[in-house]
Amino acid sequence: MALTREQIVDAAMAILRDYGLADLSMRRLARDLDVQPGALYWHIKNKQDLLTVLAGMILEPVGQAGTLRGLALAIRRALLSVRDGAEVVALAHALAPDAPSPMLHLRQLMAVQGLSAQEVQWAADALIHFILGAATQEQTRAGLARAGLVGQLDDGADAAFEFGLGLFLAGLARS
Amino acid sequence: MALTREQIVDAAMAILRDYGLADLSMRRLARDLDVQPGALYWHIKNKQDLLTVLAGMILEPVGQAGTLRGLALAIRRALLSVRDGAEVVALAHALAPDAPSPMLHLRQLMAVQGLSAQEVQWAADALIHFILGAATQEQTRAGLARAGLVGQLDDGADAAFEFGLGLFLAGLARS
DNA sequence: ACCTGAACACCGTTCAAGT
DNA sequence: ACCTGAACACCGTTCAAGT
Repeated sequence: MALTREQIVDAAMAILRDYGLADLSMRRLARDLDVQPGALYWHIKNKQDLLTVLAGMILEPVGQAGTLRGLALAIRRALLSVRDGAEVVALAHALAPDAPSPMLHLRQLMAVQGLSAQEVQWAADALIHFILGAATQEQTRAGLARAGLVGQLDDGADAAFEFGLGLFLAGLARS
Repeated sequence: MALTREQIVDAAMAILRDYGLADLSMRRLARDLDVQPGALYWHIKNKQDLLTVLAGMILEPVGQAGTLRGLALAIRRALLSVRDGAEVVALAHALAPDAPSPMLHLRQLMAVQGLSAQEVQWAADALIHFILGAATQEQTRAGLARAGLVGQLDDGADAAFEFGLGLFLAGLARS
């Protein structure tokens, strides 16, 4: 029966989960779906587009949160739940910074203090850079550990994130 | 006369400056040097190694700084001075987080407050995530603007960085 | 010691032609 | 409408063989 866009997206997510971003090529994806590479382009515009969809799916379980701290932790959890999730979301965020809804939610929660719209934007961007950077670092190290290129995967990642987040929130509270 | 490691590194930096990371392939590099691709591997281990050397060169002009704020601004300036500089340094930093000397310098300046060594490490990491994330976003947007995929390159980038850095430093001061 | 030639195992994307 | 076959223009890396 006919190939669907949903099948493609699901197969892509499966490769990401099980083998990581390096193995997620259009040709590999076509092979897994028993289809020629060109067939994919009838259903999706290009690889970048596909990655944007995956980024949205990765962030889906984030949901609402009452506090900035809670939202930041939820975003991090979502990123870490899929192999190379942080990198995929970072790519999508670079191309369309406003598309992922949790980013907008972040700005809403930020607006409580007496900040201008401009400053809210800047503060949200700063927090996102921290979250994406921290999660990317964790997953990169996990990848290196898998490849045996680096020793122990530092177990204090949760504490490191809490601390950095605390610094940021303390700075916000002072303003 | 014989190809040297220095020639390779210089040619690679020239491609990076003039055309960006996407154009910096081993084959393109070999073409520019009038040499077969395989010849490069007599002088350098692999592409990752080459990028690490370039990252070091990009950060070279940073130098010493008396204040955390000054150092952060100097690092950002160095990253922005080479096309895709932030991405190259981020790649190198992911593989060897302690190698680039400004990162160590950052930890030194951080140690002023009453933080434990562990906390200094965490705070330095958080600041680096912010710096790399902010600079990467700027350069990604510049790339998209060059490709005509996005409109005006937001001119408030300096102010945005300044604001985010201020938040972070305020958080540090409170601790 | 240093490099060429040639290969291996890949990429993303397009598009005429088929059904 | 949807897919195949085949091509275009690339990748990073290795390695026998040459000089």
